[in-house]
Amino acid sequence: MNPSSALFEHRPLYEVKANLFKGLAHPVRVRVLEVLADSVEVPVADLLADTGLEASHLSQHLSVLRRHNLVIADRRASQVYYRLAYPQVAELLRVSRSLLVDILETTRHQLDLTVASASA
Amino acid sequence: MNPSSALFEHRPLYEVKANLFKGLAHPVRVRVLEVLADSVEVPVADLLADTGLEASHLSQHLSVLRRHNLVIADRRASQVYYRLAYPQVAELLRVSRSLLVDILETTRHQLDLTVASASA
DNA sequence: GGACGGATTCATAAATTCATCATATCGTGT
DNA sequence: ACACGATATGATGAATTTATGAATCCGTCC
Repeated sequence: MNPSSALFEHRPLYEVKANLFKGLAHPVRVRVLEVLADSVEVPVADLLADTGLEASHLSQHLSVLRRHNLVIADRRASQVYYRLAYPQVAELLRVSRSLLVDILETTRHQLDLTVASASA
Repeated sequence: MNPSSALFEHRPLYEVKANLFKGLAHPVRVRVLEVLADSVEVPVADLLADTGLEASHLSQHLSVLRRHNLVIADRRASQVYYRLAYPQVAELLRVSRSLLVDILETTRHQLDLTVASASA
């Protein structure tokens, strides 16, 4: 079965989107994507060194990222190089960081208010 | 326990990000967010009608969205109104759609190539 | 204050995802 | 062709998430 059929055929957009977010919903995978977003391409060996993961564990997450069409693997000279498949992947990471910053700021303010009224 | 502590304290960014994506990683939640992105605020009754879900089921997903600080609930006159907590939430939806469009286009082209070479 | 509609929480079984270990593949050098 | 380093796949139990139904909470109206 072609991956595109699983991803798109006869499925409402919100299901496909949710599926995309599932692909992003793991610390290891986000970490890998962040590393990839910082350079043109990265060999698996470097990812292994960066993350300190067991090879098969990392490999499984890379497989998930490939299945979701988020990264592209390139085999050259006994090593495999990964890169982001689309610039939007990096953009998702950027927007999510911006959102998290705002959330953190808001919850901090709320904490301040709580503390202030408690001590008043 | 304050929600912000669970989300942010002493956790590397990629874990927090992954957690955010987890909050988005369900069709019902994406659907709800898409509806919310289209109007200023929406009462739960409307969400129920739109999605056709069982009340408790929808409520649980709304609870997840609240816990992730993605939406804000507002109780007024026996009804509860929801709205997006930050514009970045809508932006995440937009970027993800753009990404999916590109993925679909690419995989379509690949299909074309496959078919062409098979029949050549 | 009691009943009612609207929404949430709780409890639990089913489904999914994750981590770990063993095994398999793919390319390169000998 | 064989052995080796690099990466991927398969299988399994553990942990997490989801769907469903029962019970509860919160305002409003009588």
